[in-house]
Amino acid sequence: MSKTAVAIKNNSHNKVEDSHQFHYLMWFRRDLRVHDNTALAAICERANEDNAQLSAVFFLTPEQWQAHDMSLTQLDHIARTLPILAEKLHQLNIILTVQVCPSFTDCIVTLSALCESNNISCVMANHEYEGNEVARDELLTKQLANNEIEFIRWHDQCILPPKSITTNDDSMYQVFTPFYKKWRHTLEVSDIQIHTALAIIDNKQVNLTLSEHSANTTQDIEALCKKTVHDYQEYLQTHESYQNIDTDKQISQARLAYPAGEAEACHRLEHFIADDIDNYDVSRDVPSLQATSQLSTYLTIGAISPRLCYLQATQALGKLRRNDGDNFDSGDNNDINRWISELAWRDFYRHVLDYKPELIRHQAYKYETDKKINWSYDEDAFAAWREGKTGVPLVDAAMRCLNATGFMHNRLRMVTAMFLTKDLLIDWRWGERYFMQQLIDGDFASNNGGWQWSASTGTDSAPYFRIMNPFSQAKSHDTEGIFIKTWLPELKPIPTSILHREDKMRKALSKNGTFADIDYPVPIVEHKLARQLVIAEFKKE
DNA sequence: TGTTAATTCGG
DNA sequence: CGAATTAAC
Repeated sequence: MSKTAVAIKNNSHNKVEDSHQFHYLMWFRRDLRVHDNTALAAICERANEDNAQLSAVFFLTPEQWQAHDMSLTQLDHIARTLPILAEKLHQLNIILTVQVCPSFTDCIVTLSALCESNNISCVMANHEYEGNEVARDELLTKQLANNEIEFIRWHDQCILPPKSITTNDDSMYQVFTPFYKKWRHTLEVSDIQIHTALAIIDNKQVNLTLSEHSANTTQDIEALCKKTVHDYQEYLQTHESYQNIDTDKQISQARLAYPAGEAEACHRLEHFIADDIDNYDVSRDVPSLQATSQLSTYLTIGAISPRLCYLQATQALGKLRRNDGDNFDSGDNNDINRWISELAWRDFYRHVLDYKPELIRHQAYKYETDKKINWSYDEDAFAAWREGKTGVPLVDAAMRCLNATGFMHNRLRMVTAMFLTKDLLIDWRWGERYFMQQLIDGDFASNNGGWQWSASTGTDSAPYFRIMNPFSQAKSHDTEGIFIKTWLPELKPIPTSILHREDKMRKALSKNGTFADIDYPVPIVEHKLARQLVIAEFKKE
């Protein structure tokens, strides 16, 4: 392999006396798994070929998390995953070192120092596509190259990497549907492989030089992670966005709902495809059914491979086709295809981010909307939305669910986002930020894409006049009011014939109304009027 | 992966 | 008052 040749050359340049034993480093970031981890499989293969040692490292970066509004539930999920990853790597004879490096600058310094003191000649990692991450990796590439250390990155986060799906004139698709067609076609004619990491045969398991803020046994990693989560929780409790949140409860809910580890994630995937995907096309829109795969939590931190998701889905599709003989129609299973298209949305928004890095600097994709739209910055209205006190049952139930559990159903993300941006006319960036602060599956590309879709400022976003009415959304997707009444038990006495009607709710909750005794606010905006205002705002000039 | 307004019909 | 239909935002 040509890369090996480079390593030998580089290394012999450095220290001839050590050249009999190379030392390589796998740097884990948002890819906390062993199975089908592109960079890990590659570096294991090369380490075995070169008879090299292989170490692994992960950095805990609290300052970076603060800057990126990482949620407590997601950090806790990462913290629960790391000891499991360490165990998995141990089975491959690889030691994982977890080290605190508050900022990305610290990561660069520490990684360079680690390479130097451990005589590491090659570092591998999987690509990250967000601005700061890209900048960090580019700086590091230069710095390591100065010391003749290789830094090789692999595309791993997407099923098909950014820039690989383009229009005929080689540009990025602006609309999802044609992107999706090309994406499906490309996948059908290409051979997607799962990368298996092989154990390092002759690894001496030399420990990396440790600082006092690092750990490399499962027990020590667990303790370090626990302390890090605790410190982050302390920091967040001083934060305005968390004033209304019981963080202890949120964490324990998230732990119950999302046990950590790649085995758990793979088990969920298999179970979902085998038993739960039937009727997905319809039931995925009903929040009370929990009919979605909920794999986003694992995909975001890389506890499961998106390619594995795609392959298992297409295998199920293939089985259906075979069992069905010559009936072509039912081979086109709507449920499985719909779920695959959700995987494609995930790729799409990552490709969009790679194409427009300015998104990371809070710019609207359609930047004319930044000039034109007079977004509101009404703190009180925003607080009502955040805390689930808008008087709009579906919106409030969804927000209280998010605050309590760190998760919100996808349709409800659209409903609450539309309500914030179209009914309250509040800047979508406020909502985007709050979602990142609370969601266990918070992910910059998907979250930004979703918010700009709702705000009608993004690629292929909802047209400005397509505005959801949260009462009719409740009627069609929470017909019996089950979800609403789960999170707003005070509304249990109200029949759905009133619950799903704004005018009737206003009347029933007002002074002399039928349900005047219920402690629940009257809607803070009148949807019909708000709709007219926001349409006028988009139409102006 | 939308909703409203205008209109008509029926209870 | 609600259901059904359809153009327009």
